Amino acid sequence: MHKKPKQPDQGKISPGFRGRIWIDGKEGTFLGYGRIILLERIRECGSITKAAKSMEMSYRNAWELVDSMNKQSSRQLVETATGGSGGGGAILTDEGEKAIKLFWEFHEDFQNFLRREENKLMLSKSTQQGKIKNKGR
Amino acid sequence: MHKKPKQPDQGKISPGFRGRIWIDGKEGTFLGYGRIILLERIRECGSITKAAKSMEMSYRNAWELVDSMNKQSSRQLVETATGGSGGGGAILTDEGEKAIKLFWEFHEDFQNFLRREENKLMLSKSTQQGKIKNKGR
DNA sequence: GAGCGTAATATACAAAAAGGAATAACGTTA
DNA sequence: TAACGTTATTCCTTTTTGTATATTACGCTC
Repeated sequence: MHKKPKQPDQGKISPGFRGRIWIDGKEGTFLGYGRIILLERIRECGSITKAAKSMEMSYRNAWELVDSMNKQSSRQLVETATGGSGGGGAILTDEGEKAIKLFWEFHEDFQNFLRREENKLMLSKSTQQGKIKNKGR
Repeated sequence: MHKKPKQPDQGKISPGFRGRIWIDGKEGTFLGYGRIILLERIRECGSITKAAKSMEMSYRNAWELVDSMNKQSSRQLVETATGGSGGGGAILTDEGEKAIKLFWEFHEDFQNFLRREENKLMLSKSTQQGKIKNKGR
C-alpha cells in the first residue's frame, strides 16, 4: 500500500535549485503533478473514491480535479459512471493516457534542466574561486 | 509609480507550459521571485518600509523575507540600521547584488526552457497530425 | 532632551483555502 | 424492491495565510 506521492522529488532536500511546473488550460491549471498522479491511480483503481483514498486525498478534492481536467479538454480524460455494477466507477481514456505521457515528458525535461543549472553554477564557482590549480591547459 | 510585480510574467496568459522556480537554503526557500523584487526595491528605496509599500507588501512580510534571506546566507544580503539620520534604513550588500544576478540568470534560462518545451510540443503535433502534406523530406 | 522615521516585534483580526461530514441520485444485482 | 458502492453536491468547520494595528527600541538631528 503506497501513499503520499504529493511532493515531486524536488522540493525537499535543499539547498539547491527547485521548481514546479504545470500546464495551464482555459480556466487555470489543467495538468500538474498531483493531477497526473491522480490519473494514474484512477487507472489502477477504477474509481475516484479508491484512487483518492490510495493517495490520502479527499474524494471532494479528487472529484474537483477530475472535473477541472475534463472541462478543460475537448475530450474527457476520465469517464465516470454512477450506479451500475459496483456502484459505478471511473476509467482513464486514451486522452487521459496522452495527458500522462505529455506531462511526464515535460517533467523529465525539467528535472534535467534543474540538474544542468546546478552544474552550471558549480562550474562558474570553481572557475571563479579556482585559478587555485590552473593546470595550463 | 510602479506596483504589483508579484506575478512572474508566466502564470496568467494560459494555456501553455508554466512553472515557478526558486532556490532553497537551509531552512526552505532562500531566493524566489518575490524576494528578488523586494531586494531590488530595497536597493532603490533605501528602506524596508518604503520598499514594501512600493510593491504593496506589508512591512511584516517584507521584514520576514529579508530576515529569512539573511539568516540563510553566510553573508547578509541586506544590512539594516535602526535609528540614526532618517530613522535608519536598509541597504543592499554585494552579496545581495550577487543573489539578484544569480536568480535572474536562473529565471532567464527557465523562460527559455519553457519556450523550447512549447516549440517541442508544436513540432510533435504537426508531424503527428501531419502527413497531410508530407512534402518528400 | 524632544522629535523624527525607521527597524523590530507582538497581538488581534479578516480573508481565503482546505478539509470533513452528510446527503441525494444513480443503475446494476439479487 | 431492497441493497450496494459509487458519483455528484452541499454545508459547515477547521486550518492556514495574510493583513492591519500597535508598541518598543534605536540613533541621529536640532
